[in-house]
Amino acid sequence: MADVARKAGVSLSTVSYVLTGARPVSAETRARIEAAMEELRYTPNAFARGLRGRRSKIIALVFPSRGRGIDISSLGYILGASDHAQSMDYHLLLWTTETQSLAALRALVGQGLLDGVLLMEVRLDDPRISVLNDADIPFAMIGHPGGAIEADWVDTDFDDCVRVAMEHLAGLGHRSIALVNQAATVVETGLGGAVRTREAAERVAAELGLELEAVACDSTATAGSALINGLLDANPRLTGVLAFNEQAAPGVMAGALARGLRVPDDLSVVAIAMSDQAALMSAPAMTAVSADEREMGRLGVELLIKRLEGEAGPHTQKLFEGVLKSRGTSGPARPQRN
Amino acid sequence: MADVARKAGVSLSTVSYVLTGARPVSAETRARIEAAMEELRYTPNAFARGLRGRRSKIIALVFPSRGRGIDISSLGYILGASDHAQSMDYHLLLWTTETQSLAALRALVGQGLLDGVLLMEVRLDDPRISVLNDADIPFAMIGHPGGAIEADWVDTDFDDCVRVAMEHLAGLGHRSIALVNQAATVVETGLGGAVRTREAAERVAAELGLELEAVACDSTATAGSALINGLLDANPRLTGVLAFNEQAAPGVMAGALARGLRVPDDLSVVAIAMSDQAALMSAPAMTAVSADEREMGRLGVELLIKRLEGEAGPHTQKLFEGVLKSRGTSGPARPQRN
DNA sequence: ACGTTTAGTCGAAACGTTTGGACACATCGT
DNA sequence: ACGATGTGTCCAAACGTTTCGACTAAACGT
Repeated sequence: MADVARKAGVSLSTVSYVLTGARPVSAETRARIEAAMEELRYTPNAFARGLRGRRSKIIALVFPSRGRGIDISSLGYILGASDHAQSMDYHLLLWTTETQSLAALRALVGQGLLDGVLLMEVRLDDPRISVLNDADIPFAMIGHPGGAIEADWVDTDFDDCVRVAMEHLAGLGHRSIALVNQAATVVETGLGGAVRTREAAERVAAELGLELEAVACDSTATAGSALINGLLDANPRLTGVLAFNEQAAPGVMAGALARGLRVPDDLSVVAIAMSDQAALMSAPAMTAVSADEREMGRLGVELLIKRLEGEAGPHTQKLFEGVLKSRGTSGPARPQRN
Repeated sequence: MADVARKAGVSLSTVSYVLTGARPVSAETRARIEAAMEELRYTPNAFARGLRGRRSKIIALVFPSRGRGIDISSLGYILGASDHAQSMDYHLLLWTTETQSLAALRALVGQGLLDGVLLMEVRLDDPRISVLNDADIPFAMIGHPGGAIEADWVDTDFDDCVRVAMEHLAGLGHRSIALVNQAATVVETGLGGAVRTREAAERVAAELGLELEAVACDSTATAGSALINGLLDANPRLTGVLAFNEQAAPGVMAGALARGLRVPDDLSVVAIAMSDQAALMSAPAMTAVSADEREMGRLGVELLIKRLEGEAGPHTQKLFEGVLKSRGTSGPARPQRN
């Protein structure tokens, strides 16, 4: 920067002012400075900037997935968030340590590296929230905790998704349905989506007069396959599956197939919150009701950045409704033999 | 830090020395300082550190996917890289702008924010390499350019994958095979894997005396479906498909199904470099030959960090061989009617 | 007993920006 | 013609670390 100033024949501060726009600079001077920057290929040093300016233009995407992996559906959030951060000239740090390692999170935000944090995989009672509050760092969430909270968030409207999916199945004549939820450990730790899906399913099933069995299932195809076998053995009336488990759902289909059943003629499968990319990978393609993950990710960082740049206002909390894409895995219920 | 020093009754430098270990500190003093840090919940400021110390402990994962999305297989690299970076106490910045926006890349590295860069989606003639060389910033690659190069990289051994896959098909009696490659634009821009796969397929087909048709295909299920229809119309002898296109492969299967063909009885499909997670999502699960993406991502950052920390040595360049997982989409070739 | 090394500590100078206070000069309303 | 206001610029003080040189006291080799 000193070189630039010298070359343009101005002081350091003037160069800084054209960079930040904090004070007016005459058009002529500005041009000279910009030329000098161009010529010297000058790029401002991010650390000096962050140190003095108290703004880093870095946000962290906190996405606990260490070891475990990531659903393609969650990938949509990440991509939406990343793209938008990039277009807003922010850097996106990917932070994958587990929800329970609060000390690590505290250390991360304590470094002062981050302007803000975007939280994913939010639990109903999520301890990270108070860590962030204590650290006094702005944050937004994709997902939301139980109870009211003063914070920005976006989330899938699981109630809506479940309702749409179950009405779809009920409309096709299905009377007995299974909910294949996330893994038991996930449900037990109170992951928002998993808990809300279960509750909504029970509620809607009661309303619609459907028989419902809600079960957790590990996120593997073999678990899904084993599960559907057990379910069908125990309840021959079962004709519909509601799946909130991207990796188990194909297993459910495979398990049915292996039993000699056809999808959707003998068993219908409808997925919840499964991205198109994932739904299109099975054959036949999966009927699914989902929100636009990419847009949710985008809006998540938009809200966060708005907050960072001081356009305060009240907190935004937005539920995205589910839209049904009827593909090849749902059809009229097989008539009961009775 | 000043507070810590005051509380422990030492100077700033001494505190710094316990932090960095650059000079010895007596056990007693160290204990006092550490207690003070603990009590004050002190975390060193990342910017000041980066500014003075010339080490940021931040690396960028450059993964051009803006808008386009990410294959699940590529996700494996990212996760592997992220996990390992985290465990080595590095931060991982996700950078998704396109390969051709060199100015953006130059600006990114010019900021001095990064200790190093991990490059993905490497092209045979990749312009980013010289940008990084010019900027004199350490980097490693997942994938590798054509020709010899002084750099660390890991890559899938596409030659090996193709050979294993084609020998598998040939062994099952298939004589006429189609290669469903990545999208035409991707192949044309010279993405390493796509080009090497095509070349290897041609070479191995010749060796094995197989008939081969190599075609590009957009990364969507519908494109795959349309493609296989055209292919089968043009060549009724076709019984095997080699797919290097995660999203089109299920479309190929769906297209065959819609034509009344069965998989694998009438058409076998073998995927190249498709992650297990993706392969297990189709029904039946896809036969695939792939390398361990997660391990590749891990090794990528390991090599980079080694370089950063000055354990120089010669450059490491490692090809990961393909391992065949025979699942439900490959079987004996249907006998030709002639 | 006397230089020489070693361990342990301190003071102060960087690192490359942003920004508050000052100042010079031009413009304006009256 | 005069203070008030606004524009464009500069100087210097931060920001929170790391690290170099210097110093003291103890331990060491001869």
